[in-house]
Amino acid sequence: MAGCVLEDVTLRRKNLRFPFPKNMAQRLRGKRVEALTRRAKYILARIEGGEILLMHLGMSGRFTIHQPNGEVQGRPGEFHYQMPEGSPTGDGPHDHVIFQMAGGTRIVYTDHRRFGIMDLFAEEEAENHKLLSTLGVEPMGNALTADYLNEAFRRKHSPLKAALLDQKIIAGLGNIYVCEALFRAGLSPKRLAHTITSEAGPTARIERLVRTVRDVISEAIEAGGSTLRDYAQADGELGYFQHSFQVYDQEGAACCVPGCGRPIKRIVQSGRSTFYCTSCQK
DNA sequence: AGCTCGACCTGCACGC
DNA sequence: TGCGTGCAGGTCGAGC
Repeated sequence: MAGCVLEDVTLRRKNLRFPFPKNMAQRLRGKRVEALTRRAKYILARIEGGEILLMHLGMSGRFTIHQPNGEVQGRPGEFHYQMPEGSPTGDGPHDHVIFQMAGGTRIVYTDHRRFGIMDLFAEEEAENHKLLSTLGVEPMGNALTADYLNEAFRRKHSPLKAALLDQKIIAGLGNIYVCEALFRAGLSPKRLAHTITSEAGPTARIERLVRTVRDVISEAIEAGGSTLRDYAQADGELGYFQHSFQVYDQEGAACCVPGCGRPIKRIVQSGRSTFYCTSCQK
């Protein structure tokens, strides 16, 4: 997409999670995508003329790239749902947005649960944008420091699990990586966030948590992400960080810490599964 | 103000 | 076979 012209944009329904912005297709038609960037879990395309196209994949969204030579990228090896025979090019029941690029490349947004989001707004509105303005620091950025997290957690009376999933504090962590980071840090997901902070400055626990958050994210990126059911990278390659899960989706398996071996437990916190070792995480 | 939880939506795995 | 239940990578916004 980056550097290419959007020859045509087709919306095959009127909304995803939210209604598509007014005249979105017309506003994009004929415009060049000047750059593709990312903020938290949002993909941001800078459109010629000063608008930003914001895209979020939700739980099940994906882009598939159909090259003019017939090559297809972005379809994982196995599907979470049954693809209709012979309709992988944008007319499937969950193919919602089609970006026809000049030069013949077709990029299809597919999302069977429709938790995804697309929005289009003027560049100047970005900093006040509802979905962007409240986001916290990037987990891999310089702004995530032990000092920052200590301050952010000091008034946090929610469990660590919820605090790390809170995109207003750290923007970009999801359920898998929070479980893994807490395990590596030896911290219970049920522990209240403020109990690992101190007024004087970052505690050893905070320092360690910042380290494990960064480690988990960088290792997961290195491994190409986590393929549970149907996730694939942009080129269609599967991720393989799922083979490195120490707790996520490991209910009942023996804790991998030497000398522990107790079964990994699954609990539900704020409606999401949490996996942890009751012995190693305090 | 801060926190928890329901809602959004589809498909699949499981048990009866 | 078919039905009911629970579960899934996210996050907004209602209600406490």
